[in-house]
Amino acid sequence: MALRYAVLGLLSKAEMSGYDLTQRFTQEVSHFWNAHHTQIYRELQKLEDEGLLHHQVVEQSDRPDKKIYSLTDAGLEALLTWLSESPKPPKMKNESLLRVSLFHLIPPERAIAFLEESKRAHQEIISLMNLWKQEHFPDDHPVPQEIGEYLTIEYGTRFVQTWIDWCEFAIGVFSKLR
Amino acid sequence: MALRYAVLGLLSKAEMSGYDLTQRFTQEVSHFWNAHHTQIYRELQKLEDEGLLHHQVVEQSDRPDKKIYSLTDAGLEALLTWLSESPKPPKMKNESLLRVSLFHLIPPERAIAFLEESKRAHQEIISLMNLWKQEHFPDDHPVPQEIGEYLTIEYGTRFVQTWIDWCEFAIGVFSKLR
DNA sequence: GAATCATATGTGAGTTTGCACATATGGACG
DNA sequence: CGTCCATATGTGCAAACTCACATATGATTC
Repeated sequence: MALRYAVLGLLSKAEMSGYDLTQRFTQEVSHFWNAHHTQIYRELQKLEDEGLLHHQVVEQSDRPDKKIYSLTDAGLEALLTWLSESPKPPKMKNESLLRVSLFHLIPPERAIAFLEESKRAHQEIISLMNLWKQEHFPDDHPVPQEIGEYLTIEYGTRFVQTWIDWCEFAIGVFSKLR
Repeated sequence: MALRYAVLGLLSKAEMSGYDLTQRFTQEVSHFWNAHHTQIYRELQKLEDEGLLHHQVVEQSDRPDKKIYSLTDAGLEALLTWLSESPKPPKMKNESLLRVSLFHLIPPERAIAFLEESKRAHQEIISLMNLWKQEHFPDDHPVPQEIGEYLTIEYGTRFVQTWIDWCEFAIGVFSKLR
């Protein structure tokens, strides 16, 4: 039920195509939401059927034509209504932690290797996030219209850094066991 | 596809009923996985059909009878195989951050109220987690068999604390705007 | 000239998940 | 005696999601 509001939310900032939305979901927005492109196209169809969106076809010469979607008044209203509701408690699904919870089943060396690899991967992610931050907020100071992006990317980096720090902690715990 | 391994994982530590599993999912395991009880009962059925589990009915006089599930050899093998595979990158779904990304649409007072409430709720959660920690690891030192639980609860508290700290940061940003 | 890539939009089929509802036992509480 | 609570296990249906596959355009690359 929340994907629709992620879509409406992105479209409230700028009208765009399903392809553009897919890019956003795999890039800027990926640290708090994700969706497969097939799901996005179906959701756009549904939202248009409900009158929350409409689209216009843009013909392109060098690329395939595209459909640019934008919010209707009803769409903006639905988004604002949802924003005023209280959020449900989040439902965690962390496959890495699920594996960690079973680390008593494998030798410490394997556990350490897993953690080292995870740490390395997240260090790469945080580098990319920091680059994005510097590009978009070079003065570390958002304009009011971009405050949401500023705060969510800030949370994103803190979240990843917490994981990296915890990996080091966990590696330390296993190292003492060996 | 990962719920099955969460179930097999819990059963690898101790045999138990679907009801017991449901309790675990809403308590100890809730900081990294969740599942509705209807989903658990269906998964148990499926895993048994595949020969990864079997059960025995335990008759009780003061309560309804129950089915105690335990791993078969094939079940343990499947779990170990999965543990040796590399994890897929996590797919984030954070409804609170989705709302935050749209905070330019609401007045700063409402944004601050949202963040204050979220912070308060997470402070309650972290209190409960710390109590649990003190009960299970009073010396802050796990036995090898419990290292997974020790590390995951440690991550859980760090994760929640990161959210609380970020809430304070975000409240500060909005306060300057007002 | 062929193969590949980025752009662009989808369908069909299956799996996973969530929600409402159903059923049953025995203890506790008023 | 009735109601509620914790225990215990499910079904039916709908929504959300994933994966494989399908199609088309024009630019780039070999």
